[in-house]
Amino acid sequence: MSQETLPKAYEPTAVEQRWRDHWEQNTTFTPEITPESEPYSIVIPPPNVTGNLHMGHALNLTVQDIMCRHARQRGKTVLWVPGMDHAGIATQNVVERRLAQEGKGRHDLGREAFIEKVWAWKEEYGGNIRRQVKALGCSVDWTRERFTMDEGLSRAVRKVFVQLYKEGLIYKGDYIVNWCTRCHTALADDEVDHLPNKGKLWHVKYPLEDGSDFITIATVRPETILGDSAVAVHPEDERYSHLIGKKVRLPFSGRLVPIIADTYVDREFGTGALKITPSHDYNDWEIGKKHNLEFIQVIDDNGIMKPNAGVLAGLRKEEAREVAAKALEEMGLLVKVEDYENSVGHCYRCKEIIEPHVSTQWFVAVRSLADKARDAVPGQTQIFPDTWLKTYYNWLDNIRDWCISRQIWWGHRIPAWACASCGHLMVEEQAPDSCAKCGHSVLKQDEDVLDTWFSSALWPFSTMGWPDKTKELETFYPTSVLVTGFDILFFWVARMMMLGIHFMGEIPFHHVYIHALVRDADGRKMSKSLGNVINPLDMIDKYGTDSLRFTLAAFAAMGRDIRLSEERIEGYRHFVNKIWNASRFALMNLPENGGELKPVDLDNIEGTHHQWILHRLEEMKAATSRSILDYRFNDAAQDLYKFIWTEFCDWYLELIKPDMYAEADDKTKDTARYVLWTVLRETLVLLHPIMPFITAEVWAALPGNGGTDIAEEPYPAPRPACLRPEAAARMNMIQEVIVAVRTIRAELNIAPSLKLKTIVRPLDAESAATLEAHRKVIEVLARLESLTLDAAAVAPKLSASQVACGNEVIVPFEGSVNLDAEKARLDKELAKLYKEQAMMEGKLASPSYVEKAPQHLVERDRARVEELIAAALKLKAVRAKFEA
RNA sequence: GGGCGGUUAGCUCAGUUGGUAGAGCAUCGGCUUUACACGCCGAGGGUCGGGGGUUCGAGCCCCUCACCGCCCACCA
Repeated sequence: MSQETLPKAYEPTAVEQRWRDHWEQNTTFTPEITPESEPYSIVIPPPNVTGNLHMGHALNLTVQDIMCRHARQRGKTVLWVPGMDHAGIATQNVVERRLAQEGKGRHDLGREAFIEKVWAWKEEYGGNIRRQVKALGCSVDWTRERFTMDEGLSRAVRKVFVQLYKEGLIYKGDYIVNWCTRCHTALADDEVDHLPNKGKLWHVKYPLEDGSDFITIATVRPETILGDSAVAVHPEDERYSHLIGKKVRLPFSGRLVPIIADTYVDREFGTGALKITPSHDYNDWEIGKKHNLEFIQVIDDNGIMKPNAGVLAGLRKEEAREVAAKALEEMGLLVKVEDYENSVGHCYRCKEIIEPHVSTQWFVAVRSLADKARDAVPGQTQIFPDTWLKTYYNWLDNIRDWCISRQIWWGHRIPAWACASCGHLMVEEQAPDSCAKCGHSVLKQDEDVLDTWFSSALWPFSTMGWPDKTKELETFYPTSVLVTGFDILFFWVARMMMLGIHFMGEIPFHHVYIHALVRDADGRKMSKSLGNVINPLDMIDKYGTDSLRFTLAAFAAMGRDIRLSEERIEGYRHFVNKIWNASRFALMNLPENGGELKPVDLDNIEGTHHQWILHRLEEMKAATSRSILDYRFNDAAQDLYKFIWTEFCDWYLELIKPDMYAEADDKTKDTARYVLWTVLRETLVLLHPIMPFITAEVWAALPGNGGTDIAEEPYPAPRPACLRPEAAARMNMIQEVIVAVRTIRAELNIAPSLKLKTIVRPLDAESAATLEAHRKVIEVLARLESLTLDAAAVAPKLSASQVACGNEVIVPFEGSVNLDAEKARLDKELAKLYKEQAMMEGKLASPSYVEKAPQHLVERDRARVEELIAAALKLKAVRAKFEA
């Protein structure tokens, strides 16, 4: 490719698509496992088949891709497993909603037909997610794509279930669970969102059995009165102590229930008397168990009052509440009503209010698993940033048994069969032919399916072929790092730890990197209802994938949320374009197809500008890799930005332009070309993990790369001899001299087109030599007509001055320059010097500082004061001439 | 109630073992300097939320207060 074919502005769309196709067709990211392989592996947090990728995914995937691409550069054999999650309730809801539009429900279809519908839906929309992962440029191994419901993973799920059951770690039991009356299923504690709710607190009189008195309870749920089994008071509450043991008559039914004492009751709250409804409240359930109370359900699994609810029977629970309240008022039992705000659980999927509901469910006894998952951190698994450690511990310490059964259809069906004849329960990986106890052949499989997170918990090893002993497992388990947002630390990470340790005998990942949440520009969570969602695909269309990825990397500071706005992404598109144009410049100056590029000895190169940029390149090589390995993506991105734009483009490319002039000799040209080629080439490799596309495109266009793919290029080896801080110091001096002239020009309003005659009085012989050696470059970049280097040169009376690293830069005036402007400029400059000098001297005047501070710092400060004094003297001399 | 994070230039944010503050964007001034106006050159702008402490020295460490945000638990 030659420069003619590189357009002036970078156009990402076509370029990116070419590389996506290239990498996929060449299976570039399918690892080759050899005995020498040093493995690096990541399993993708599987996106839900229901969704579209949002910015959180884009960040998550970008981070993983940076890690994987960099690991390949370091010579690792990298496996990044892609895949998707069947997302039980979420997916079922989506499909049900679609059916509802046709006026049908899932029961109209029946279980099998419904599941077929869901599979069809998955085929249609799973492809959508896959396209988006591809759009982001993720270097996953598509030949190993997995789905939580595919055959292999389902086998792993059954095996795990059966083994845990046989170990006594899975059991079936009655429990009060979070019930969604809309989704018709139990939910785990962490699938419930607690949201503030404005309700009322009703104070209701319960008459004593003998009618002699009342006890007044406070409740937010009068509709459950018919399910009450007791009234509880605090044992030390003297207001009620005389009533303990007596019975009260419930409103509506007149049923008698006892007044019991329990320290759970808060004397300060309400009336200090609490009605106990064991079947419809989590705490009441505990109290009911403890006191052996009656368990009476008055609300069914649809949220409708049951026939035993008397006058309320058949009403929805919300209606029943109003009706009950009104009836109580009419009966004269209502003492008062207060407005009251509490928090109420909502289904995390459908937002319906959760109803505490007693039912038979399957549970995992997690205590022993949780302890091991706790102990493995941070010894075997490290969490980054470690601020999440406490949260992780806290959750595991307070964990309750995990309810894993869900009363839906889409998911892994529980591998348990009951004998139709004797009721014997069999938990097996495959359906048994007959009852193991009575031999009867009619068996009925449990209707429930497993919590989605059950299969997700196996993901790190199930995706690698477990329970078979595969070479993937042998090579790539444990995985290197898990990259995720903190929102699923518990749902997912902790459970992978528990089951990974239990079944593999080893932690599932060495590192957990928890990245930020992506928010909108105002710090709000992105959500459809707020309408503030920035769609990654839209951004990719408008600004290119590299811009988006670089933006996410640049803002991915550890432990902090990202406030994303479109302007940022647009801003970094400028950077992509800058790289593009710098590359165009390079290609214009490099030979077309490699043949004529003459290697030079970089370790012994001449020319401060070359030495300097090679020195900086060495520093960047060390820093970039370090930053990526430490999950400091913002540092990596920002260092590269500054290096490429400010140092490479603004300075180095300008510095070598004179070397490329027609009149320059061949050696000068060859040297500049070779260094230019080297720096650009290696910088592209450093940048590649963050910006895979443009780096691949430019790499392919550069001479000498002979059809290689940058995605397979190793990280550039260090060149220790090129680390030359003294060259960097010399370069800094040259830059300061150039900037001094530019500043004088700008502040005195001298036209850029006017070439200046400039005198520099060098600080010493060494400085003089350095400046002399780079005379040409100074003349070009400072736009000079002539440069006089002479310590003894006499400054014309009318001239502007600036001190640059001790060198006095003198620009003689033309008549038109405003004297006052230069006086003001000098005064400003002097003030700056005096201020710093005063500060330094103050510091040095303190005996304790001179005694206690490290010597090198004291020396440095003393030297600095000398410099400041010398510089101020020079400027003062110039200033004095204006007054004469 | 328990825990965590934040408060630094107009805005959004960096600041890696304590050495006297940086970037991008925005602002102002200048520029057809043959890679790039998605550009170049230059400039202005901060008592690092308040108070106290440790230290020769604090944006950074300790205490405290204020405000903002998040997580967990509870909520009759």
